[in-house]
Amino acid sequence: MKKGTTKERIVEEASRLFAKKGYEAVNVEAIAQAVGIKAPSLYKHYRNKQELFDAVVAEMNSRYEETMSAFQMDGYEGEADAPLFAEKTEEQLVVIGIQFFMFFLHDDYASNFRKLLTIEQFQIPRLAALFTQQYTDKPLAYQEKLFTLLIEADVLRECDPKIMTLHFYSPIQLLLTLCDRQPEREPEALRTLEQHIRQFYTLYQKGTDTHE
Amino acid sequence: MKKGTTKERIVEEASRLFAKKGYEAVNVEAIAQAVGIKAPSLYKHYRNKQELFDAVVAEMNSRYEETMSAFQMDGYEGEADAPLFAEKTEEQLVVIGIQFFMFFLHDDYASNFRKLLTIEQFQIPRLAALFTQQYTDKPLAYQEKLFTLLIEADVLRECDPKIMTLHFYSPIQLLLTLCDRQPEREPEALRTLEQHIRQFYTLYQKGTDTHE
DNA sequence: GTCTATAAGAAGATAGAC
DNA sequence: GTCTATCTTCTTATAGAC
Repeated sequence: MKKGTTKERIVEEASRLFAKKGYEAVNVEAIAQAVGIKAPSLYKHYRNKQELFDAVVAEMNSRYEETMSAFQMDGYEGEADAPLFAEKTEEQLVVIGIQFFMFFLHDDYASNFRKLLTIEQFQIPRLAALFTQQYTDKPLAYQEKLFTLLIEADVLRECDPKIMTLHFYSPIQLLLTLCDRQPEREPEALRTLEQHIRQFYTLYQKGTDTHE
Repeated sequence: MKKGTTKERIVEEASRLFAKKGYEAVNVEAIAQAVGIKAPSLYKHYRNKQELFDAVVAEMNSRYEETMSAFQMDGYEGEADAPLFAEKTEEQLVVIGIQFFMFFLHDDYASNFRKLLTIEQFQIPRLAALFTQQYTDKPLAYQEKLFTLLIEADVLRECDPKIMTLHFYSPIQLLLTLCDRQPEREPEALRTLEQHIRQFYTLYQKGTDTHE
């Protein structure tokens, strides 16, 4: 017996399996076996496979939101951090970018949630919306606030902060999904990530400006 | 009866279904029904479901490569186009970016191939590698050649062309996958796409340069 | 709450007539 | 090459003992 109640362990193992193989390819017996019980016992905790799947999505989303809160990426206003960035902005961006990248790549729940949404996004419209919200809209909204502050603080050049944010975030997302697919390319992705952030900063830093 | 041999029609309908629902969720009867035959008849054309799936992937990849050839994005060297870009580079980039985007978003085979690889990438290592090759490595390699020429032609600033290419391409990929998930956001994505390319050009254009 | 036994149905695949 | 009939296996889910 491992830690947690059986019901918790079921969600945990189901999360791993659904994220790896998708809803259809996972059978209830495999989940039960991973937990160490027989399939019929599982029906004492969840009425059916679909309800278990819904519980998995709810649990993953809940954990993901907690994580985002820890990263201050949910409703974060960001005013407090701006002064920190006035100096050494480039190094700060590199550190933040790599930390963000490494955490989301290697955290089990974040990784499984991302894979599950990737696999099932075209099946269930609700998951498509959830995917966009959690992996596009929210991160972009958070970063945009930060960059807007850095523009106001004259650290970054004046331009559309929404696009600036897209330029910062989308390469990170591309590299993250690359590593999800092919973990063996992580070292290369990390090097590219750092180069990306440094070149991003060079392009967007204030002072050595263009007009336009 | 629609056009094409039965065998061709089977791959065609199977492509649509596999791309929409994934391998496991599609049953052979559904494919047969879409073609207008009974399931057992299908086994006269393909030995089993897996062989049909392999044929679908092969066919999609083949068509995709033809498409890329048409876009001169496979082994394209690009020397011929560089002069065109010396003038009106920004507008050219916008037109090319939007054309590329619209084609790959709406072309049935390109769209289905992308969705299929997205759904099945974690199941079959070969598909993961194929996904990266077709939707990351190849487009980046193609664009990098073009941008390298534009740097040499003093149209774009001197910097790492690999990262410059990543900055151009990754927002396009993000917006493309966004529209795959939520087609209703296409108008917004198109506006963002154009803004992205214009801001990309502003950042990278030569002349109004920084030192670094 | 867990088990064994089992129902009920779905899905892949084959046999053989036409 | 397409059909109907059928086989076999897998899978979800339930019944009921412990």
